[in-house]
Amino acid sequence: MAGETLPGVAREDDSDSRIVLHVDMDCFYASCERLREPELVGEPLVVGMGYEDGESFGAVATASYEAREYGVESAQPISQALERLPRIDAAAAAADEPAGHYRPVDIEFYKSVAGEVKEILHDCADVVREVSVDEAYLDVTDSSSWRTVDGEDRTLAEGVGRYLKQRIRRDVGVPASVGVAPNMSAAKVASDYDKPDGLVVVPPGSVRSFLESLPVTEVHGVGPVTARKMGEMGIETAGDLAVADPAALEDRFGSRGRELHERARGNDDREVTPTGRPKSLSRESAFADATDDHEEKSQVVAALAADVAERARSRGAMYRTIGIKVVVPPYEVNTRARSLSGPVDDPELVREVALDLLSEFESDAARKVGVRVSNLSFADTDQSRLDGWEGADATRDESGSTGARHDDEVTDDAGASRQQRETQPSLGDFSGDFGGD
DNA sequence: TCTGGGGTCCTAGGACCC
DNA sequence: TCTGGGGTCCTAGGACCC
Repeated sequence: MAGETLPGVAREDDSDSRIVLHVDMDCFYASCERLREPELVGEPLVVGMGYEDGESFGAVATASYEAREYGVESAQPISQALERLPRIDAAAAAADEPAGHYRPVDIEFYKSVAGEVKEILHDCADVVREVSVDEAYLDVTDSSSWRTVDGEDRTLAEGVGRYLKQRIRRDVGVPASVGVAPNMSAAKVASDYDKPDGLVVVPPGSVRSFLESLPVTEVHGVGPVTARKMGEMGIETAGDLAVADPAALEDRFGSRGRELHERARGNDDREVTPTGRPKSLSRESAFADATDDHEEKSQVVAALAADVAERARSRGAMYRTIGIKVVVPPYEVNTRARSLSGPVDDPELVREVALDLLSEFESDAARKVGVRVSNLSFADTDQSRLDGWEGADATRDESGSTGARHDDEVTDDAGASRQQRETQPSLGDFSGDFGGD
């Protein structure tokens, strides 16, 4: 079905419809590894995060299609992947037993490859929204059309998708799947429909019939929990969802219910907006074995805090909220956060607040801990003025959460948006309210 | 599928304000 | 004091995505 425009009636009013492309790089990490190690082409290949050469810890980030044949799946522990697909070595090669290649994630390299892809995307569309390192939406409504090429069945929109794929393949050397549709949600499903190396075009008017027979889990936004609940309601396919009672859906799922219903009917009016600034930055790390050693937890949290703070600084981000995450066995996710009275860039404060928040879990076992900064503001662009936080400083401070009402100095920190280094609050400014002991 | 890491958005309750 | 209603901010958790 690759390269086909699905049957649909190209009508006059199609000119109203948007043209949205979803570009999805096929097992991108594996493709990147093959770029610099061409011998891996055609071989079962597993890229593991938290994995190191020769070890068995970590999890599967990407498995090549050849590796998936053996039951290796994304997010699987490497140890389990190794059971299904042993690591290739001389012995296995000699015995001609099935075996796979294992490589650790090298995200910096993948980002550099993704950068080349991005250039092509921006070259082909005015509006590009990068969703992740290997995925993006494009809106080409203004530069293309749902009209068919003279004398052929193909639409001009299909031509854009085809061109994009070819250029990525030719100039960067990695495969991509592309979906073309009148909205984001349908384009996403379309790109997924014929992986790898697919091109699926769903013209206006045929979205609903395209989705109809697909399992409801294919609808973007329906995860395992929602799918199970929908199953209880007798909803198994996108078609079922499309004809379900929207009031009942809203009852059960809130506003999301109505939205998913619309998507299943082929409607999704979300604009493709350009990639914006991040809303939060975080780092987390799992222990090989859950630990209740407070010292050990503290050390990891301190290291993560330093990391997050450094990343924030390198991206020009100041933060007003500092938080931690503690995952207690078997899998209980706890989060704690504390907001400051104004944005700061202060690694030491991140560390102190994170450790202070962690103290609540002093005696708990943890399998994973994390540190996050949020409520970000970016000082180095005119965006700050648009956001209005410069002028809003004074009022923000009045309602600041620290309650340090008699301490004139404390309310000073928000005004420091630009010369923040000098006037950051120290933990002492906040500890009075949050139990510094 | 007992689970890695980095994100987003939504909801709900409480505090606080007017 | 026992009493409105509306709004915003904060925190915590849940679901989802890649």
